[in-house]
Amino acid sequence: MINPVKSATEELKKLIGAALEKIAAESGADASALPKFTVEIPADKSHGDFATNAALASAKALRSNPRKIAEGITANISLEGTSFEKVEIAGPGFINFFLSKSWFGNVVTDILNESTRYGRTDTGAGKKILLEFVSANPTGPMHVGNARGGALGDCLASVLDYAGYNVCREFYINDAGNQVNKFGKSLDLRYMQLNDPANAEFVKSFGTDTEALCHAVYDDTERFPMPDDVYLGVDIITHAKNFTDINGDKYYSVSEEERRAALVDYALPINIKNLELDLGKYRIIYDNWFHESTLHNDGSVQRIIEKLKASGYTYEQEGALWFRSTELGDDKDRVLVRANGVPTYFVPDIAYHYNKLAERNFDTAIDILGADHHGYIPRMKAAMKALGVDENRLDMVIMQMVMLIDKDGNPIKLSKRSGKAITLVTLLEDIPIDAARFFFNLREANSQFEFDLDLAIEQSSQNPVYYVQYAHARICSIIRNMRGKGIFADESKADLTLLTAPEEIELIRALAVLPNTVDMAARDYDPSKITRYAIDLATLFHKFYDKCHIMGEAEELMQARLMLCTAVKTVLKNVLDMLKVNCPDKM
RNA sequence: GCGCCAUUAACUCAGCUGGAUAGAGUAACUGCCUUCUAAGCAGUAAGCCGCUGGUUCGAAUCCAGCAUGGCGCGCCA
Repeated sequence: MINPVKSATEELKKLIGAALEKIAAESGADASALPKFTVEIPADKSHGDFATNAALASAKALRSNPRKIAEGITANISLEGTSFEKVEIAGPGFINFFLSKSWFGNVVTDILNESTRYGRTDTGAGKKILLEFVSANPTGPMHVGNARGGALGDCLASVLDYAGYNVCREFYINDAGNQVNKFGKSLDLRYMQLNDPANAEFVKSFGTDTEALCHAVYDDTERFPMPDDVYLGVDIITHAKNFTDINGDKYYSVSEEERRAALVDYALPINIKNLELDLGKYRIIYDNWFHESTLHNDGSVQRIIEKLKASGYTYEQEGALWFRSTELGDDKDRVLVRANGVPTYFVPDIAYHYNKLAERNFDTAIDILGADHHGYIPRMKAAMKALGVDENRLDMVIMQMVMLIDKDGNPIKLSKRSGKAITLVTLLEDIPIDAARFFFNLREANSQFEFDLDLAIEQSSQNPVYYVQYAHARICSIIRNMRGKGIFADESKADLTLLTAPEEIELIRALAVLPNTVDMAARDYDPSKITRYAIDLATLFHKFYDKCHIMGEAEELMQARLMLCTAVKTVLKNVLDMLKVNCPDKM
């Protein structure tokens, strides 16, 4: 794995560390008492390619002033044979290092050699991560929040993969419990309405136009009243109608229990299939779809209750079984089994996480959660602790809500009752997939963002994603034009030391930083660092393009710039691949 | 009331986990297409980094308190 910045940083740390030890020894100070120092890339380019605060940080331990220490350090460092060609002391005692020309040239050749592998690191060391995201309820269509969660989760999985982790993308299907009961009840009510003899004429008047009928039923709350505790969406009516088309009214007179079961057995698999299809259109392919029902069927839920009881962290009160989570860092105790004997949702969830970490042995499990579920973190960690699983192996990424606003800045209500809820599907009909995936990863998960839906649709052509794609298309165009004139890449004729224009140096620096950026994005579970990297790189390329010509330059320079362009093209491609965003050759 | 998260340019956001003169993109204004894609580039203007203290060589960054906003605090999921 090639990481030019990391190699240079480590090289520098060794040089500085050795010099410091020498100074400490000479002055009789204790070398082990020296504090840690940092090596970083300064914001201001005039401060060199790398800077260290070693002299400032060690001032106390060495009982000397920083500038003097800095002089000592530089006097004890020989740059010969290193990646650096110049060192200087600046400000209160910073030491600035300047990379040699050959280092920049090597970055370009390294990238061309590494090709599609460039950007990958081995930081994760193959550790197994289970990343669960979206996990929308299969009782209805996905909404805008799922669009963000999907883009975030899928790109995070890619980032972790690039950082050397072994990632499994998983969708947890809540196909059991109260949600499903409510789903059955909703379907049942609609089925009964549609098959009520009193409504026969009305239903018949729509003929085969199911969609019109469903909307008419939806709007006619007088004729088709619905209680509060059921799903009201049109999709429920559509299921009931389609079920009726297949089975007629033969379930009209059977027991409610039998009818509900039949309706759920019919509609739930369809919904699950649709989730898979819709997410697939969004370029999200899961490695595994985990059914909650399996945890009930194979006894896991019951076993978890026994395990928790055995842990000693449970007690009974008012007929219910409680989890003493307060003692494990939660702010209150939680009910595990209700007085009526039915476990709360919490128990299968514990069983699920236990399954991930203790039974399937993932090193780490990551959940992407909506901010409204943040209170769930301490209780799940508490449960893992009680079960003897290291709670640090469970990580939660909190994703703030997406607030849709209209042109006037008024929030668009996502009420299901209004029937105007914006689904993931309709959103993706309006916004190109590339733009949506990129857009939703422009900001950190934990920043809530409002977005103007009208603007997102209207301005899709000025979305940053096009800016990045344009850079790639431009490079492809250059290469095409050169080929058209019979000019081909020939590395043996290139002289990379000619790449000295500020635009070229900046561009190479940005190329070099990709593996570090991947590591940081993985460390912070933050794919937005990658989208911003892509934008930064595109910016630097556009600047380079404006300033530096390729065709028409002397052979050695032309070939060197062509290599640089190819390296940029490679990196843009790798980065957009990571985000699963298209990378067009022409725009 | 308690907890979590936020607060940086007119707007949307970065700021590499404590470093040097706080940065981008939008929007506004001004330039640049007879040579590789103007979906581009260059420039101008715009800041009490929410407020007040503390920690130290050094704070947008760490700590405490306060203010404002969002979200949670069910034998719902």
